[in-house]
Amino acid sequence: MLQHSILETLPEDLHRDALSGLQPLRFEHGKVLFRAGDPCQGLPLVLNGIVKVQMTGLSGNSIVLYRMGADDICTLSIGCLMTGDGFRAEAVVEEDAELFMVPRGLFDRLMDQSADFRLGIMESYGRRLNDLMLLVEEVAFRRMDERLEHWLEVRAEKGAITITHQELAVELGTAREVVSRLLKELERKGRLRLARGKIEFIGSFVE
Amino acid sequence: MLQHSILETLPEDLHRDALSGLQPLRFEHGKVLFRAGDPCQGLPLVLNGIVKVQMTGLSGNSIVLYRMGADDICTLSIGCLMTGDGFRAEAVVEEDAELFMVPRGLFDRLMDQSADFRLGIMESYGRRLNDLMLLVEEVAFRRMDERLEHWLEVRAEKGAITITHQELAVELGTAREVVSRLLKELERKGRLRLARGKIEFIGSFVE
DNA sequence: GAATGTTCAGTGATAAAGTCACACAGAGCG
DNA sequence: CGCTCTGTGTGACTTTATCACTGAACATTC
Repeated sequence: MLQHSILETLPEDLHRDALSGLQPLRFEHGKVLFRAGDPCQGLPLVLNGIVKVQMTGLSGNSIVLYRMGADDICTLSIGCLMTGDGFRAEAVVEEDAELFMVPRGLFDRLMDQSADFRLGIMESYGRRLNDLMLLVEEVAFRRMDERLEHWLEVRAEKGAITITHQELAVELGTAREVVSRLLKELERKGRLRLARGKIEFIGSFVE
Repeated sequence: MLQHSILETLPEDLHRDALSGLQPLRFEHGKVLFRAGDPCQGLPLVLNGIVKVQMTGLSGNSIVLYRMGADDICTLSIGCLMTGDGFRAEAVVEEDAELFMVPRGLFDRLMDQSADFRLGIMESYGRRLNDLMLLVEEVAFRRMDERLEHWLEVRAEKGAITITHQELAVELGTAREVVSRLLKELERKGRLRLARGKIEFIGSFVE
C-alpha cells in the first residue's frame, strides 16, 4: 500500500502533483538512512516498515530515541531541512521499509497550499516532542529493572524475541553488563529463558 | 520593547491585523503559566523575561527541560493547540516576563498566509527537538559532577547566585543530597563558598 | 572435525549516584 | 527567648555504571 495519510488529505490536483514527483524508496533491514552529521535530503514519509532513531553520546554510548512506523513522518528532518544543520541522530531500518522523500521545494509548496498538510506536520511534531519528554522522564527517574521489564512486556506476546544484550542496552541507554545481570535475575525468577541472542518468555510475562 | 521577531516578518497588513488582536500579558517571577494537564489557551510568544519549562515524573521528582527567553516561541503549546491534549509539563516564570498569547484562529491564519511565519515556527520546533535530544543524551550518559560543574560555569560570571540545593537538583533532575555532597566537595577544593540559599564562586570558576 | 577467530554472555571488584533516615543550623516570628 | 519552618550535612545502604576478564557459542578454514 504505497500511500501516506498526510498526502491523502490533499485536494486532488495537489495530490496528483505531489505523487508524480515522488518515487517510493525501498530499504532493507539494517540499512542506515542517515547518520549523525549528515545533511538533510528531504522530508521522509514512512509508508511501511519500521525505522528506529538513535543517538550516540560523546561517551560512545547510544540510546534509541523513538521509532517510526507506517504513516509516520520524520519530523526530525524538518529542522535540518529548514536550518541546513546536520542531524544529531542516526536512523536505522529495523524492518524492511519503503518511504517517500519529499524535497524541500515540494514541502514548501504543500505547507503553503494545504491546511491539512500543515496540521499533519504540526501533530507529528507535537507527538515527537511528547515522546522525547517522556523519554527524559524515564531516563532520569525510573529504575532500570522496571524499564527493562516494561520493554520486555510490550514484546512478550510474541513468546520469544531475537536480540542481543548489547542491542537491548542501546534500547534503554545503559551498559550491556547491566542488562545481562538484570536478565539473569529474571531467569532465576523463572520469568524467562535466555539463549545466545534470544529471549524466551515464560511465566508472568505471557499471562 | 513589545515586539516579537516572528511577527516583524509579516507583510504590513497582516502585521497590523495581528497586533490589533494581541495584548501583551505581564507575569511576575514565580507565576505558573501552566501546569501539567492544563488545556492550551494559545501559542505564547515570549517578548522578554525568562520562562522555564519543567516536568514532574511519576516518582515525584522534577527536571527542567528548557528555558525560553526574549523572541522565543513556546512550540510545546502547538501540539496541545492542535490535538487538544493537555500539557505534560509546567511553565514557571523565572524572570518577570511579558508575552503575547496567539489564539488558535489567528495562529491558523498566520500559518496560512505567511511563509516566514511558518519558517519561524518550524525552526523553533527544530531547536526544541534538538534541545530535548541533547538533554536525553546528557541525562543518560553524563556524570553528575560534570553536569553540575557545567551548569555552575555558565552562571559563574555573576560571582554568586541565589539558589537552593533542592532547586539545583530539579535543574539537573537528581536528588537534593547528591547536589549537597557534590557542592560540598567543590567547596573543599576551594572553588566556591556555600551559604544558606547561595553559592559564591571563587578560584577556577571566575577565571 | 580440529584449529582458529569472532561475537555474545556471565561475573567480580570498584566507583558513582540515588534513597532513606535523621541531625542540626539559620531565619522569621509570636 | 523558644518555637517553627526551611535548608543543609551526613551515614548507611541500594542501584547503576564501569573496568577487566573469563568462558561459551557459533562461523570459517584447512
